[in-house]
Amino acid sequence: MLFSKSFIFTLREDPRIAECRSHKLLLKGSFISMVSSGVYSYLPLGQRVLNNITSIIRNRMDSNGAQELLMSALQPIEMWQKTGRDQTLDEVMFKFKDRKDKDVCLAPTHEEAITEIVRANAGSYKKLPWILYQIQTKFRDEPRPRLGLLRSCEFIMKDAYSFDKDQQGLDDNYNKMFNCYKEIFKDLELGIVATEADSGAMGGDISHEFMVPSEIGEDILFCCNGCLKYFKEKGTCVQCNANLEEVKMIEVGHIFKLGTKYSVAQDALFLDKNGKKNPLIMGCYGIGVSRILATIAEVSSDEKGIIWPKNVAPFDVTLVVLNDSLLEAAISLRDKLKIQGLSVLVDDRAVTAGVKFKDAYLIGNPYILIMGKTYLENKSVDIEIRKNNNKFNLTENEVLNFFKKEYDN
RNA sequence: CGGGGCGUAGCUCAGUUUGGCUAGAGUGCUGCGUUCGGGACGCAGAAGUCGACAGUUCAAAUCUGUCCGCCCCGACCA
Repeated sequence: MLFSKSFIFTLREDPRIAECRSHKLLLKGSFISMVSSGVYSYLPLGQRVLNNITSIIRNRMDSNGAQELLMSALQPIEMWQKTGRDQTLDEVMFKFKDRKDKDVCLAPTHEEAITEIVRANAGSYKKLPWILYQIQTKFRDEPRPRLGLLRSCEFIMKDAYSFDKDQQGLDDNYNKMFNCYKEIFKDLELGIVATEADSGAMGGDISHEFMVPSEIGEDILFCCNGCLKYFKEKGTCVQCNANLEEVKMIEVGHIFKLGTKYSVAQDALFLDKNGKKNPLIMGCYGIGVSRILATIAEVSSDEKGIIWPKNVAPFDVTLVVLNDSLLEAAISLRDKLKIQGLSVLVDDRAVTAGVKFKDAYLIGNPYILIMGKTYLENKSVDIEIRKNNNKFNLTENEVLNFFKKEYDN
């Protein structure tokens, strides 16, 4: 991608409407644009990051045997009456009437919808278990949307739902998803804390939350000064008796053992070995995809801009071209990197060097290559690593070898 | 929904207290020229429903009222 032709419009100053770091940086770097409070569009840079996040999630979910589907956002309210959640979730639902005067809503979550689908297709225990998942937009009429993408009215979520014939099956799937989440957050390079949590309006007995420590988090955990374990309640550490310190956390994932709440309410039954009807035993497993985008920008950034992890960055490399006569050489290097599977943003704009460096830091691709003086002198390229500011001077071949090693696995 | 703050050019803001020339600056954008390894400079140019509506006045960005929108704190948060 040539920067001069791209739909990237960075701002020089912090947008006034943004208070927290992620919101500021995402707007400033033109990753997102605001439509209204709690509603955002994703611009090309933001969409590239989202695509990377969702592909990490897809890979891990698929390799754990989950099957992706897509459900409707528009739903008849009757679907919600069976479980009574038309009442309990009334305040956050966007509800309206269609032209036939029928009550409908924009789905704030999809347990009812998935249960309806499975009800219509469940038959024999022989096909079980299933883990079905969706990556799509959900709608909640938040009383106070805030912090940009961290609490918005329209947001992207990955939700998975497991269906089992017995408790043992649920326990196995729950553990499988728990481990799957650890893999996902490792791929995303997000340091997470997993804790047992309340199930809230979801129902069911056991649940775990996946949280990222951050000053702007809306949840609170207590961290032990001694063994660094996290606890839900304040008390002295049961492990080492040391003091606990309050830490704010951003919730990025939540998994639940739902049991039969939905399957009983909606008649989602299967036939067991003896030909007897039983309610399916369910679990559900959510990850806030757009919230993760913001969380990474929040916790992996500095005064200069965002520092995207390798797997998530909009491009692998920003190639800063500091002399018009080098554009051809830059394109040729870009093509060689492309063959190695790397994506490159070539900054070919007719602006001064300082502007290009500032934007490279702001946009936050993990590697910055600089072609200028040294290339004219001896065909060497400077490379700067965004996350630790390390700088080297390399020949073109060394650059290619460097990236071969960096992206080996 | 309670408390606080804000709304003037794409973006960041001045001007509002004390009403008064054709509504300003910086930045961004367009053109020309000089610069060219860390947000350079000169000249020329385009860009505004001063959030909206109503009122007071000879005169309103400025005063009054109502409404709308945005941000923060609280309540709420699968």
